[in-house]
Amino acid sequence: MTVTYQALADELATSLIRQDPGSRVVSENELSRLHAVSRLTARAALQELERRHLVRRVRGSGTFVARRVEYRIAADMPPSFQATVRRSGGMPSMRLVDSRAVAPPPAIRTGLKLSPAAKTLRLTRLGSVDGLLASHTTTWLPLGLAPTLADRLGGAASLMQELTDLGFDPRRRWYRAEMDVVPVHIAEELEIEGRPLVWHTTGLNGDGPNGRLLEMTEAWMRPDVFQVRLELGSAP
Amino acid sequence: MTVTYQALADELATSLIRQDPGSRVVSENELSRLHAVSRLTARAALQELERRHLVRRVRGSGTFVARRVEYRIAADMPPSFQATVRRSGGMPSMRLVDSRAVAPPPAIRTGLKLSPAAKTLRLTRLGSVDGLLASHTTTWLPLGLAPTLADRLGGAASLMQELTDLGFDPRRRWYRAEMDVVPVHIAEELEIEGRPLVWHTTGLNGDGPNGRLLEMTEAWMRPDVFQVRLELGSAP
DNA sequence: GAGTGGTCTAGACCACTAC
DNA sequence: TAGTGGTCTAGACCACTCC
Repeated sequence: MTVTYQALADELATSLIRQDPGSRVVSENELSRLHAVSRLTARAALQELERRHLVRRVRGSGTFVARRVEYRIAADMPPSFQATVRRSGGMPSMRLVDSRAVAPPPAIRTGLKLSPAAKTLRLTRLGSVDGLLASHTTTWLPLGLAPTLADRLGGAASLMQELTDLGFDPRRRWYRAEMDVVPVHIAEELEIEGRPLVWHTTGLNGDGPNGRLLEMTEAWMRPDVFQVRLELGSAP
Repeated sequence: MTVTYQALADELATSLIRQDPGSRVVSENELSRLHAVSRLTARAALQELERRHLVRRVRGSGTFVARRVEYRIAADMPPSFQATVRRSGGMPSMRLVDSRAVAPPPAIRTGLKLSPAAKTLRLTRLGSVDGLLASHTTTWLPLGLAPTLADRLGGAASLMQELTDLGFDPRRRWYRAEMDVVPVHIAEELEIEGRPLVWHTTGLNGDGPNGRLLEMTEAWMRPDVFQVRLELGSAP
């Protein structure tokens, strides 16, 4: 039987499940030597594993077992990134990249039901899971909703936690998830090469089930980190 | 400036949007001649477009502009494949591949709340959009629920339409969507090469909001056909 | 400096499709 | 039979990371 790159990939895939997330995977050169195939064939096998989101490849560094976290989105789940990741056994962290008052894009203005002249506080944050870059989120909040919020988020604090501490009760009003080609500037910040498909979500949260609208968030999430699972209705 | 395969792909991508779905795209050989690059580089560009689901490649035949259909899944949408596709401007069709009485797998038995000894009618169907293979669905119904159903579905009839004609009012109770590596036997039936990620959905439908459970369906959907968009809550 | 993954070349054979 | 995409080889240079 001929050893194709698919067979190589399947063989590696079964051995990977016994390795710890983040641990090193055999390199292209090693693999080509071990199985007496060309480097391109060995490379094709590792790329196949990357397409299945089983490994993460870093130029100049190596190939590593992917750390995957189930990101379950359902009506009964809290609208918090950190809580959702922690529930799946991952260690989340957030870094505030930018914070400024801006005129919101039309879709955001409509979603938050703001007047045409209203401005918003826009927060840009990068999320990590177990120290690995994982998500890029942009949040718009009505300006004046929480003047002290930007200061409070300087550390690694959770936006949902801060809103709760301020006396709000954030709840999901609307949520959408799809897979889209990642925009160039997002790809750079998430250290993604090329233009692959990435999870793209948009959410609107309000104060309690019927109170005022609190914030709207757009997120791009690396699919080699998040196994997104969206559920409607109640589990059987 | 060096012409990389990414630049080639971007250039092709912008010209593709002016072409009709299903129309032929430049071949690997033509592309390599036109831009004076090796065939492997031209090939990499076309593979990049395939990863973005902009084209569909068929061995021995050629590369074609993908026919993409938005498949919106939301609480207010009817649980019907054909209705959902038609709403997005696609022409759906269904072919019954297999129909038989079987003991259901545990997850299905639990979902439909059946007794351990209960049997089900299992329908396997292949769905197409504009004549192109698009989905593989397996449906389990309590045996005896609708004795004439299998006969009625011999043609291209809609399961939801038939259930409605039989006096039922099918409604979504629960629905889950995620992306998974396609199993080998599904890949063969959907004419998918390799083991890429494919939409994987499971749904449970009942008679009206509170009536008896009607059916449970597992589906695998080609992502180069369906732009799946999942929504929770009501649109802003 | 050694090793890594990313890109590219110029060939080759294959299975398959369409005519 | 000609053309297509799928696989594979044996090289090469590059940018990058790690030590």
